[in-house]
Amino acid sequence: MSEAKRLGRSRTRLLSQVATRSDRLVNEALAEVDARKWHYAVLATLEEFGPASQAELSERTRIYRSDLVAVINELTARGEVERAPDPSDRRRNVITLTTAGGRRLAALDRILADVEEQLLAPLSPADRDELTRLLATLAEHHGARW
Amino acid sequence: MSEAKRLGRSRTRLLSQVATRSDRLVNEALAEVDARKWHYAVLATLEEFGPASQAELSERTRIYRSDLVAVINELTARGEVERAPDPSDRRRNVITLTTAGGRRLAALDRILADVEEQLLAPLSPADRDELTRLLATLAEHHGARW
DNA sequence: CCGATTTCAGGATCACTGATATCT
DNA sequence: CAGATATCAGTGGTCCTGAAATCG
Repeated sequence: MSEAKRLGRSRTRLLSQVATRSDRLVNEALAEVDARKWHYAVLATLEEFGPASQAELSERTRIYRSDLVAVINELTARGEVERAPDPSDRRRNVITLTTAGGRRLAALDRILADVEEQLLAPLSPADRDELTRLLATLAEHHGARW
Repeated sequence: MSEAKRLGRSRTRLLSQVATRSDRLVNEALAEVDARKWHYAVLATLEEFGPASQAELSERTRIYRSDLVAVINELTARGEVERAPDPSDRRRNVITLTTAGGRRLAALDRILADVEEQLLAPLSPADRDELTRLLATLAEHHGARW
């Protein structure tokens, strides 16, 4: 036995430990190519749902509207997305994925696949599926109703 | 379907979402009684392993040595732990759980049990065991070797 | 002199709040 | 006017680094 009886059995603590480790792996891997996980979240969401306002992006990525501003700034500076005023509602900006952004997304996808492999290394394929299912259940349950 | 194909299947992302939700529940519940999760970690570790130096506590709780100072300050101010110089090695402080600290720990234990119940609400008992096993496997694998 | 321990100062990222200006 | 949107400023917790002071 290598863990405490109280703390070692706390699911909230296990969750936080594993998530911290996971975040660290993700951040380090992305930092090597000068990216952050929020960049990935925005690029992936744009590819899946198409151009969107910042409010929509904030809801889909769960990045706070206030933090999203800086992320979009960084991505536009790299030419990976474009920010243009929406002609039909001039309060909105429309954020669009560029072709460079699409290429970037593909590169980040490969990096993150490697990270997941590292993270899940001790688990069998069946265990990985099981973990995904359990986490998805929890995310769904808590994500819908706040 | 309520989640994205890419982001919705990323285990690192699911993990981070669920952990964020879990941390939020923990922090809110503890804030109601004016506590923080680090308070709990220190109190529980002291009860399990007995009096310890700050370096030992830092390793056991995974709270950084620099952050631990403030946590011990807060706990001593409440009378839940005592900090005294170690007579056998005067570089060290010996941190000891007080009886008030023991009572406090019991109260926090009940609160955290409620939080875990909320967090794991959508899972069957078998699923909860399975989740605990998978997370413990990952924590063990990544915790041992850094 | 080297190493361990505690402490302080600070950085980076993240989750979150509040306020403001602009537009519908 | 109410409500939505984008932006900016700032808080607090967490994870982490570096350095100083003290002691073995």
